[in-house]
Amino acid sequence: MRNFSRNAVNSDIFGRLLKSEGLFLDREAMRPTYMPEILLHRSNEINDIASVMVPALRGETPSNVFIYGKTGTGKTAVTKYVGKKLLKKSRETGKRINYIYVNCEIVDTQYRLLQNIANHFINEWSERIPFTGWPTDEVYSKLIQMMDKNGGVSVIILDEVDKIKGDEALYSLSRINNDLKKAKVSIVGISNDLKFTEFLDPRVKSSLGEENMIFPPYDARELQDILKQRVDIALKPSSMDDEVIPLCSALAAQEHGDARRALDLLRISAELAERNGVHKITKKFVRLAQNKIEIDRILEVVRTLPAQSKTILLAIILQEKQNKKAGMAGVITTGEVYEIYKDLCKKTRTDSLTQRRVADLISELDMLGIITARVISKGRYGRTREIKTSSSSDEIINVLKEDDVFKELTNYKIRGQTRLV
DNA sequence: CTTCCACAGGAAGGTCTGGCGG
DNA sequence: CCGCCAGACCTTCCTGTGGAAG
Repeated sequence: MRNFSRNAVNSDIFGRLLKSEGLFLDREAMRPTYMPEILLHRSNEINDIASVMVPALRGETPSNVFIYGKTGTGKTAVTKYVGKKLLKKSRETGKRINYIYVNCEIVDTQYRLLQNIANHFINEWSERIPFTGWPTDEVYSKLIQMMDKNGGVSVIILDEVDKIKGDEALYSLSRINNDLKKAKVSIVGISNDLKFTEFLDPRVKSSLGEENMIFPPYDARELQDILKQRVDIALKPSSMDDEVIPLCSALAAQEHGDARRALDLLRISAELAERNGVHKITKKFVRLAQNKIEIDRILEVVRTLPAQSKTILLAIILQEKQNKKAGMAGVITTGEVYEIYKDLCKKTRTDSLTQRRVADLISELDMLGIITARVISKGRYGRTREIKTSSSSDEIINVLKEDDVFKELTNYKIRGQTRLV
């Protein structure tokens, strides 16, 4: 906690903040969307993709490519990077190349995908395709028309291609070269799901997967280099301890070599340090940042939980609080949770589930990392699960309160019976 | 050693929704 | 538009079990 001098606060709030605000030079450089001048430790991948794409510069159709790799392994960054270079070269050589990037998580239906691609070929005399209303095959033939008029080679990047609903969309795209007279299309599919193609129509699979690439995760050392590169741009010099970057890298490497995670850790550490008015990021802030990321994740999961699971979670937290107040160890059993859960259901006038089902939902909460539930035996007193919340129960309660149903229940007192142990 | 608690967790079947082919 | 089917979600019924107590 900072000690504000009251006078200073009252006089010139923003002036002070501006002056004292200290760690960042360029905040953007720490965001995952930032594109550095040089992509470190991905030169093999860059070369591979570039050599697949090179026919485009001769006016020929490059092979279709599928790129796999876990989150934060640079798939998007590398394809965008290569795309940029490709466009630059095409301008120099006068070849007509279109580079079209589509994020299929946002554009996830056949219609919207075709529409999105078509709108890249808009010019003054062609009409825009509306968001909705046309038959899908009309959008398709319009797209063919526009592409042929434009000519040249189009490279279409389908990021998060596994998010597309139905395989109709991919099927029509994979055959688009058969319908085109002048223009040529090459498709790059990006996915972090290695098993994605297993569920694809075999025809689509063979046509889109002419080339396959796998992006390996970064190791801790590579992550360090990447972080250093960004820190030089993003932060003021000597604004952190030497141990900070290795720590962030090691933590992210433990996950799965996720560069985005490493950057997030570092950025949030810096933000936390800044908010505390400290001029140097230390290991302490990295730990805090890791904690914050984890809690944010949990709260987000809780927010999207179905009502029954929320009720169960509330029952767990209430019982735990009660136990703590009574000075007992924070050990809760399935049976206790179920009793309170039934009571809560009565209060909210919702139907309660059976204990069998509740037990399953409890282990689901465990798998989500919101609680820990481990099977123990209390000998004579049976076998049950020992249930604990994951430390941030106050914040979870606040999230649960966002639901009107739970608002009055969070003060609910467990019925009088104090069992003696 | 046996008993026996308080569940764990498997199996099978019911109900409901939503997509899909005819 | 309708019937069908898969899959999510639950229930019912069941057998299995670690270890303190006796």
